[in-house]
Amino acid sequence: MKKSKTRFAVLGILSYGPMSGYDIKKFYGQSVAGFWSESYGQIYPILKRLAGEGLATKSVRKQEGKPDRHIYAITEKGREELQQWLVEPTGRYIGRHEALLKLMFGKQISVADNIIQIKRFRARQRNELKEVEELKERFINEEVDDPNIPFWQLAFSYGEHVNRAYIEWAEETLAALRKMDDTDSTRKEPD
Amino acid sequence: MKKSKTRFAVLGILSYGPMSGYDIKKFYGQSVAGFWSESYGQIYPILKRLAGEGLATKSVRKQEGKPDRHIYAITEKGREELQQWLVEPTGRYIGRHEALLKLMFGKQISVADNIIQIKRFRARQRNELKEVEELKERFINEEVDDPNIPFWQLAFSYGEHVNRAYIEWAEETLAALRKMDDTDSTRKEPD
DNA sequence: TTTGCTATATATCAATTAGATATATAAATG
DNA sequence: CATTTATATATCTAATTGATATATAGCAAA
Repeated sequence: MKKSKTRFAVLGILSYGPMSGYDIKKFYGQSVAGFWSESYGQIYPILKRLAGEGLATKSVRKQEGKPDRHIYAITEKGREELQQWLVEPTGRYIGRHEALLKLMFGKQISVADNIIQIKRFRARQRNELKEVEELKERFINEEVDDPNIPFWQLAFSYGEHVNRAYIEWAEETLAALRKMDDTDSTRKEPD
Repeated sequence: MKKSKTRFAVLGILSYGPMSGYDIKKFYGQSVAGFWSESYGQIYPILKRLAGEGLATKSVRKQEGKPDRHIYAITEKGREELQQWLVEPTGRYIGRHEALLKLMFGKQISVADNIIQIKRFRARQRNELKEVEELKERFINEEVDDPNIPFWQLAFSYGEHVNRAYIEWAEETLAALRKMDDTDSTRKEPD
C-alpha cells in the first residue's frame, strides 16, 4: 500500500501548535511555498482521520460572521507516530518539471520557441528565488520567535540552492540553444 | 479541468518513433530516470485514448512465446497537438522532497537523527548524479544516432546541475546541524 | 454605491498520478 | 534446479491535484 506524505505533513505542522485546516493550507502556501504544497482536498479528511485515530484532538472555536474554527492539536500518540516517521528512510523522489519534459521534445518546435520556453522557466525561478530570499530575511531580522526557525532556515537555503541551479542551467541551456541550427526542426515554417 | 502531462509525455515519446507501452515505460525508467517518470496505470489507457482520438495509430506485431507487441505511431494530427502543447506556457511546479519535509519537523527528533537523514539524502543524490553523468557520457561517445540527442543532453545537464545543488545543500545542512545544540530537541532521550 | 477582489473558513468532487500487483513466457544467473 | 530478470499487456486502489461550492466581512476602485 502507498504511504501518504500529507498525513505527516499535517501531523508535522500540528507539532508546531494547534491549528485549523485553513491555517495548515496557509502555511504550505506561504512559508514553504515553492518546496511543498498541500490541498484542502486532503487536509480536511486527514484531520478527521487523525482525530479518529487519537493522533489529534479537535476543538471548535465559535466566531461571529465567519465559520467556526475547527482547531486540531497533536496528542502524545500523534507525536510518537510523527517521530517514528521522521527517522524512517525516505523513498526516491522523482520530480516532474513540465519545462524539462517539453525540452525533451524540443526538436518538434523551432529553436526560437524552445528559447521562449526556457526564458519563461528562468523568469519563474528567478522570481521563486527572490521570494525565498525575502522569506529568509524576514525570519532572520524581525518577527516571530519560534524554536523551529533554524529548520525553516535550512529549508529556505534549500530553495536558494535549487533555484540558483535552475537558473544557471537555464542560462547554459539558452546558450546551447542559440548555437543550435534551426534547420533540424521538424516543425513546418508558418506560411 | 485538470490537464494531463502524461498524455503529452506519451505523445512526445511517440514523436521519437513508433513504440509500445512497455517501451515508453522503459524510456521513462532509464533514459530520463531522475527527472521524469510514468506508470503503466496511465500509459496503457492513454495510448488507447490517443488511438481513439486519431492522434496515434495502433498496429499489433505478433511474437512467439511473448505477448504481442502493441505498437503505436503518432499521426500528423497527433504531432500538431503535441507542438501546440510544446509552445504553451508551463504552470508552476512545486516539488515534494520528503527529506525536506522531514527536516521542517527536525526539532521533533535528535540532531543525530537529522544528520542521518541528510546523509541518506546526500548519498542518494550522489548516486543519481553519478548515473546522470554516466548516461551523458554514453550518449557522447558510442551508441545511437538520434536527432533528439542534443535535447537529451540538455536534460542530463539539468540532472547534473540539480543534483549538485542538492549535494552542496546537504553539505551545508550537515555543517549547520553539527553546530546545533541538541538540548533543543523535544524528543525524549531513550531510557 | 455597487461591483469586484481579498481574506476568513469548511468542505467536496472529478481528474490525475503513483505504486503495486496479476498474468504469462523465455532467458540468464546462481 | 530454483530464482531472478526481461519481455509485455493490463488493471486496481490509494494518494494527490486543482477547481469549485458555500457563506460572511472588509476594502478599494469605478
